[in-house]
Amino acid sequence: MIPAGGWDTETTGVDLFHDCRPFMVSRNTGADDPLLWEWDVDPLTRAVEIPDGDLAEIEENLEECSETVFQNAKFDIRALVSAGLEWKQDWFGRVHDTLLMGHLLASGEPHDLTTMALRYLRIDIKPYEDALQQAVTECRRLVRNKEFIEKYGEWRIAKKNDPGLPSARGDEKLWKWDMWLPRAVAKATKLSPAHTYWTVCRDYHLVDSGVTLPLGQLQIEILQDRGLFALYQLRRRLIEIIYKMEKRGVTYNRKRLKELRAEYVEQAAHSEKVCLALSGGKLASLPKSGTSKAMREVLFSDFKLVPLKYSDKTGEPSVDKTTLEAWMAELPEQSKPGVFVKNLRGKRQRDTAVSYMDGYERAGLEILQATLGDAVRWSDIIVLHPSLNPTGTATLRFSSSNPNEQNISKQEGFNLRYCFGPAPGREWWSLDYENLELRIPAYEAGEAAMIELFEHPDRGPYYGSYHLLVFDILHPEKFAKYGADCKKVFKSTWYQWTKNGNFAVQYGAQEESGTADTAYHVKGAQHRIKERFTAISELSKQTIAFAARNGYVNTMIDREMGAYPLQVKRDAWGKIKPTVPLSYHVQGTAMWCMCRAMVRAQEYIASLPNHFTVMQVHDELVFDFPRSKLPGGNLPKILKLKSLMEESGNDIGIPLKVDYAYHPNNWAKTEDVPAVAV
DNA sequence: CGATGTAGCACC
DNA sequence: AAACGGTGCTACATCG
Repeated sequence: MIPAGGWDTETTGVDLFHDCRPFMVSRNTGADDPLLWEWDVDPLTRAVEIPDGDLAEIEENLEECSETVFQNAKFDIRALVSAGLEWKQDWFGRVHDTLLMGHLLASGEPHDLTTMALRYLRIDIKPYEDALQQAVTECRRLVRNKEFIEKYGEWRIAKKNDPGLPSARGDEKLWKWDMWLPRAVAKATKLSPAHTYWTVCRDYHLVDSGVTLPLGQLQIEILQDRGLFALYQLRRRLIEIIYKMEKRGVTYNRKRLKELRAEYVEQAAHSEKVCLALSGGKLASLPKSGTSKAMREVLFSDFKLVPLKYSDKTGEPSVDKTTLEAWMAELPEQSKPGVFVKNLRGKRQRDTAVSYMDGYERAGLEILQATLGDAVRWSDIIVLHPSLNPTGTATLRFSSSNPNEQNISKQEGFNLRYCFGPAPGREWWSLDYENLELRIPAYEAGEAAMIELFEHPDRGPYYGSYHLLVFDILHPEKFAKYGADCKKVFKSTWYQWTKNGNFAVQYGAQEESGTADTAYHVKGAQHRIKERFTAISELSKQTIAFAARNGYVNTMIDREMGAYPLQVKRDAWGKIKPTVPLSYHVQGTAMWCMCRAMVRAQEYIASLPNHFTVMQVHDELVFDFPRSKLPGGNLPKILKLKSLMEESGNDIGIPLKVDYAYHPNNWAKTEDVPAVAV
């Protein structure tokens, strides 16, 4: 028998870089009784008390396993390390992950252990979870009792605004953070040994870890049967990569953030004042988000603005950014409604930026000397450890949370990337695929005009710009007059609208719906564009037909590993939405390329001390390197990474191009690489 | 008071 | 019937 282990941990929450720690660990061999380590949690501090020798014992057991199976390995490894365990580099190669396998086998279905155990093993572990939830909820109520507090003190159960638990939000299912509680209650109140509070968490935990191993073994077999194992082997490598990205984290400058925050707060307050004055006393304040009744009254009754769309759910007229921007384009700038709308839009943007910054401050940690191997502690350099989930979407995109690193604003005037950047002694480089999701269907379908564009970015009149090409189709007179300057001349009008429409089309807008035409501000625009790009239209048709027959689409075939199947969601009538198949196919293929790139990049930078990948924003990777002695001196490494990323194109037979940017100062600012470096 | 849903905004 | 793909976070409204 292979010495294998199904492993699982329970923790006091997800913030393992902050105050959360594991309090229960188990190894299941499939044959003997499971090994369990269960530790007391101090109810006043949430600190976990680990007896001497336990970690060493766990390490021995991990060492003994030639293969390990986890559900979301990255999390459990981080939990163990946060407790003080020394995770050995070569253990990564032994790790299997039922979460990754679950996504590969059924991308569109839930991948939680309960669902998968039922589906693959016909084992229902839900009752154990329900029993635990009930016990924890009871205990959370109990320890908040006045009498209980008088007798046992104020217990630190999970709630929002606890600085050590920045990811604990009001809407979160916080009972999951207090699974240690029933046993702590049993202990403190000296319940009889037969009471379920002693064991309810352990029972739940043991069925969890009990199914992990057989589930993993079965999934491996199915992957092999379906010819998907090579894909899985590549995806497995992401575990170590993401683990290391998260560990290193993302640095920002607190001073810059605070300056920017103060500026936005002031501007938002000013905008609010302007709006209140224009409301003629009808508004006492502006809602911080959404639209109040009073505000709708002002906009639609007093200003007589025309609604452009209505909420699907409530039927109320929308006052969202598309609507505000459309109004702004129509209204005279000096008019009452014009000024109101502009200030409302500006206030909302600044409120959003401020709320993001508050989120960063809540999650941010001061860098300890050990983190950067430097003798200084910089109080202004803060590090975030956003979580990346490679199975977080129905395609192959990652999701990111706590905080989200993938939605950091880069808009003019709201560029929060200005706050982010390298710590002293470091420098950032970002590498992004050029037009990744346009290139894929263009080359796959053989769309000649687009291929020509991508092959010759130096040639006029479009200079590689797809938006300009479409602009010319829609506005030939303007383009004839201004050429590439249309980008500037019609920056916030026709050119911006062309971009908006292009994105709508790229993401699957159907001609019949008129969605793209609205975005383009040109009637019949999508039809005219379609007539020019018939090859992609044909590819879309084929992809829809395939999805209708099979219920999934494939990513483009990787020469070595095959294609990743992506289940296509269905509408309420069980039919394929026509907007989905090509979108998934392209998005999935793009992200398969990124996955390949991350693996190759990691293989390379692993040999370079203190070089890190720190962010992935779908088609962009950000690297954090030691600052070179000569400005730009790291360029050769970056060129190597660029070619490694472009190699993904060879895997699928499409030429890909990667651009790079040098950020010695901050993420918003790209600096020229001095010629001497080249 | 907590849970749930909605609107709105940020990213690609 | 609907027709723009994939996300996360905050504030607000509503309901039990």
